[in-house]
Amino acid sequence: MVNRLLAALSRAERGRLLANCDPVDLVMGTVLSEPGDRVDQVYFPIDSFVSLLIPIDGHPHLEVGLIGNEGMLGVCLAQGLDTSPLQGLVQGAGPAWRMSAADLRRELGRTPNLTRALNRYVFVMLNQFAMVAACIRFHRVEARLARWLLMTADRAHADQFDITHELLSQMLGVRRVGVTRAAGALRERKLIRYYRGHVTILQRRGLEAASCACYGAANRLYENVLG
Amino acid sequence: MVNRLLAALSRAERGRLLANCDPVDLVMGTVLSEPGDRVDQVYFPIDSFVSLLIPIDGHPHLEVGLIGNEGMLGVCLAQGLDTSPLQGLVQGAGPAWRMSAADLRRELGRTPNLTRALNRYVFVMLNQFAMVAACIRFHRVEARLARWLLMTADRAHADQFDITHELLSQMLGVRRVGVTRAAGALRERKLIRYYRGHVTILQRRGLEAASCACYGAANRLYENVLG
DNA sequence: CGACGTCCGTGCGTCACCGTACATTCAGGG
DNA sequence: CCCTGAATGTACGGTGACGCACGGACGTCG
Repeated sequence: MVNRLLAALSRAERGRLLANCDPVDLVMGTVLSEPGDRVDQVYFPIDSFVSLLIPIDGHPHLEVGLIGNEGMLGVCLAQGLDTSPLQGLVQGAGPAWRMSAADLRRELGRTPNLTRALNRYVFVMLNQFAMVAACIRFHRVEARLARWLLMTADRAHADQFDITHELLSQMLGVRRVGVTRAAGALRERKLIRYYRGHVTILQRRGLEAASCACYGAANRLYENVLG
Repeated sequence: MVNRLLAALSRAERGRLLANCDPVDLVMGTVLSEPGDRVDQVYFPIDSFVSLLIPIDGHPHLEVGLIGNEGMLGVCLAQGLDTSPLQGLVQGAGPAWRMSAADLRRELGRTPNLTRALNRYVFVMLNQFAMVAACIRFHRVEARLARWLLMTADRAHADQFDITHELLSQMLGVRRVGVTRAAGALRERKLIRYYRGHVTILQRRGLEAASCACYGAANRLYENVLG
């Protein structure tokens, strides 16, 4: 499995880009970009994934996006900006390609297909963000939790992964206790299992039914625009 | 006052673009783009402004963005897509420039500065959306209402404009009664006045104090990136 | 001038989630 | 083997917003 943004390029283009990339292993919990800091590196996740968090008042950060092998961390560079108000936090450990900001800028100049792919990806993020806003507003914690677990499993390419209630509560913008309640309800229904920071999805279908329509909507958006 | 995206271009570039534009008067309540429909026209508001709404379940649409003379409706075209899942609704009547999708695509090809400006504008929207998500989640109705009134007044270039509680409730994603309560509180404090669909801002400073920090944050973002 | 529709105000019971506090269970290290 | 800290579970009062219903004020139009 490779990064799908890169996979969309021609063999020659991809080769040239990868020649400028370093293979890195992202470590869970690492902060790859801090709000307001210069973006010096971009990352193309392969089997890893990264949360986009927005700081808000005193609250721990709220997740507004998730970047897996369908995307890239650092799109602001493609838009001509070298800082972003969002934080990039490694949620799933694993391999990724890393490229310097300078290299990316140079390659953007001579690889129209890369620009095109990133533009389409930004479109997806834009609409994803809008959807997340509505989802956060109208959907119950349990449904949002189910969606988060599904989207994360998709990006981890596995039906189990590491995440604590505490971290989940920050992602979803609710209390830790709220996550415990919701997760307990999903476990009661035999949809998931978890134990001390490790979650396993038992019934994908059931979990999809328990999640809000945003999960399907997001997937359709990805397929239509990037597929 | 002219559209600021166009104002950022050189005189020659702007002239060429405007030659392809029609001056139109946007009428309050008009739906300029429906989710999923082809985007045939883009709009550069001058004294008008347009709400970006996202449909969500059965609920009336929720506002995720506001486009005034600092932006353009139809950015998806600049990203290579010809449809968008968002609805564009005229919130403030007034003049705007209209351009056909085909013309825009052609001009994008030969006006790098336009592409640059739109890319930066998309960056602003992206972060605006993220902020809105957090704002909707964490801030009280009264503060969000104050922010909405301020941002709208800015885009209307006036301290009064037409809006009913009913419409506001849809923008903010709350009950009509919730708006009545919040607006009543602001009126009690002599910050605003309203009567049958017409709102007047009495004390700008006080309203800013009553609004959430998102108002200031949004303005700073605009200034830093587009200013 | 009467009828109707729009717009705004109020009241009431309900509910999801909040803030806080405390208990329990388990893993790993000294 | 105990101690500590992380992870999870439970309890309780508080609250902001919800859904619904109703009432009143005002403008418009026949």
